[in-house]
Amino acid sequence: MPRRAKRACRNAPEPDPEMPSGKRTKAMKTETSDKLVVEGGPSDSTKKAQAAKDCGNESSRYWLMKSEPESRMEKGVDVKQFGIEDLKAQPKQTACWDGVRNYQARNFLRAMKVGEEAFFYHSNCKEPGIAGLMKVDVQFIRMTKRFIPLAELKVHHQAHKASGGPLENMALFTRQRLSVQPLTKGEFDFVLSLEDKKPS
DNA sequence: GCCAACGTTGGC
DNA sequence: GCCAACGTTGGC
Repeated sequence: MPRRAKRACRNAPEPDPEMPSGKRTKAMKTETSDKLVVEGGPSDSTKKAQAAKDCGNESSRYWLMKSEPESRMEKGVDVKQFGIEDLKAQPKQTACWDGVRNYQARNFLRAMKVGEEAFFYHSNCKEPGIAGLMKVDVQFIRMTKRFIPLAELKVHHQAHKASGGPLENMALFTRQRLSVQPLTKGEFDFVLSLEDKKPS
């Protein structure tokens, strides 16, 4: 089974209800049309509410989205992956985010609102970590001032877990395999504050 | 490449 | 609905 989890596809959705590319890898079960494009459109409502409930708070304004920046060989096939540089290189620096199969991750995708900010996280690579910022649509905003490695985040997470702090419940560690995850403002701000600090 | 964590599937 | 087998994620 060709896996293309968590990554964006080249080519932006942008404004219009572009219907065509229903190119999901494979529908799960009997799920019919799930378009995983994160795009504008105040359309769906109930699912949004559901997803909002999932993240515990009506509006989580910040997100972390994982994608694999390095291509890999999988079963003899070169599986193209998608890193932040690829996003940056897109027309309008915008891409659609497909390949997410986990239902919870998909609910989060649906709960997103255009314009909300998300970290672009590089996973399954030499150095996993946060590489940049984007806004839901999904458009490149900027690279982080420096790459923020998973290892560094983990150190903070451990410390905060022990004695309190913004990263104590960060989903990156508590929900290990979730490829699209919400961040609280506290988490988001703390991670951003690391940009200006020396790598630890 | 290894393998732990954990999500999904399907028999019962 | 339980749970064992299986598949995937993703750090190391």
